[in-house]
Amino acid sequence: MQQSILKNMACASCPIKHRAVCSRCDADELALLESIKTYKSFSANDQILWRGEELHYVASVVEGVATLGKSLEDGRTQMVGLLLPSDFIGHPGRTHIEFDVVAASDVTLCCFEREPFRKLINDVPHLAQRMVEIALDELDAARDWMVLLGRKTAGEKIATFIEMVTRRQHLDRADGQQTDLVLPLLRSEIANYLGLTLETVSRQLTILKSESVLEFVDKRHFRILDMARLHDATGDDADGGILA
Amino acid sequence: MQQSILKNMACASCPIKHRAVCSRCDADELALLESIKTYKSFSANDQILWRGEELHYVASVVEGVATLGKSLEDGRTQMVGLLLPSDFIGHPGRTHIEFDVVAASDVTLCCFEREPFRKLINDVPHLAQRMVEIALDELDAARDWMVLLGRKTAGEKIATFIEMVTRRQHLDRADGQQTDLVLPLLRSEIANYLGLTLETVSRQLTILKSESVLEFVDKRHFRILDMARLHDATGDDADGGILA
DNA sequence: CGTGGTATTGATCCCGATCAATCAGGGTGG
DNA sequence: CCACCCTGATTGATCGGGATCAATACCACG
Repeated sequence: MQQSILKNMACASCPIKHRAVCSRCDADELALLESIKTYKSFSANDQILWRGEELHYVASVVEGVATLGKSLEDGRTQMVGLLLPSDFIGHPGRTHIEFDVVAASDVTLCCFEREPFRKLINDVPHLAQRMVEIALDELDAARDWMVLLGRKTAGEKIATFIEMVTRRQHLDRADGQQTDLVLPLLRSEIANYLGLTLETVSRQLTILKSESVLEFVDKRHFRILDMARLHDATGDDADGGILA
Repeated sequence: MQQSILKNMACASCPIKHRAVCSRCDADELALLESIKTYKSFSANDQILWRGEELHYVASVVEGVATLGKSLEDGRTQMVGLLLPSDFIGHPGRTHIEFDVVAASDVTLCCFEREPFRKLINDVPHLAQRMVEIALDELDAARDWMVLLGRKTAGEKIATFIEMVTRRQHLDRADGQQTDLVLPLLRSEIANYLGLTLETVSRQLTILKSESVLEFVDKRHFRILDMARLHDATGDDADGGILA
């Protein structure tokens, strides 16, 4: 794991301060958090945490994309979460991590020592409140993904994934400007996320291209040509995704 | 929905007081909770909440089994949670529920008015702490289930389900006494939980019987004959389930 | 150029879905 | 008591979507 520790950035200039676990905290509370925080950065494909490893830190993703996965005895793997900026990693009350965490791109984390962080949750209501929200939001997202994994066809899975990527990238840029969208994952990683094989992912993307729902400028960059037909292909009902 | 409101039971004699959302609260804090709590009971097959419905209450399951599910436009459904005594229902910060909640047996809920409960989370650290734990535990469980839905074979899914039912029923009886175990769900509901059809569930159970891994005394009651072979059939590695 | 990692496309296979028939148990009413 | 039906479970026959195995294309490196 090639990990480097950065000089601490001030919370005031943090790019995720509005959505991260600390977003409700006032200046005094932030000061408490700053005393137990460290930035760590990882290169693409670094393993950030191994399943079963002792957990000294919990963290927020500041920049980059990481994946949360689990594997069966014989090597089959399933991704169970895609960690984007402001997402939270770890379980303050657990001494060991249950999942593998891997950097899908270069990643910067804001890490808090686990044990002091656990105590802060008890003492700082603003932290506990936000933590509850984050955990419950993640839980709803995980449950939506269970519907996808258990019941959707390959075509619906891909359409749902593309729609999700599109939505999250639109949220990020406040100006709503239309630029090319980027797939944050390789075909094999998308397959892993969707419970498919990479061949099936490739075939389904080809179908969406041939139906002029989207087009690729290269392997990783694409544009949506027909948002309505994309949504129809997800299998969700009209307002299902928007409420989520 | 045939729902009846019971006279309030005292928290002191509550069967789930050690694991429910209130388990960390002291007497004063319980008094606050009691002022916003009501018991409601439902008969088997009652719909407790409809997806999209306005959410006036959050609740703990006191007795019985409920299911949490979601369905796609064309009627396919996927169960995304099995709610057993002490499990929590609802999202204090959301005005609407995302899922269908159905009573799988006769069910008693301990309901808290949502808005006052949300405020209590901010004021009562013991409540927020426990809420964080419950949400994160549920999240881990949901992620384990994603592995099952995405990657396990039908045989592994059934074995995992049986193992889970067995474990949870052993936890309940502290004496560890060996009596017949009971399937909390119909074949069709098991199928819905596992992302299978009821025919496949039936066939896989027949296989486990023919291999003398378990035996049925009637359609709902069974005994494990070979716990080790059952676990081997789950596809999990040796200690995966025990840590969880 | 060649080489290694990634993606596409093709051919075939198999697990689980689907369609369908039968069975088992348990009320209910004659 | 039996005939009837109703719901849930089992078992059988067939089908098809996606996995698997395999070949080829692409492209950024040296």
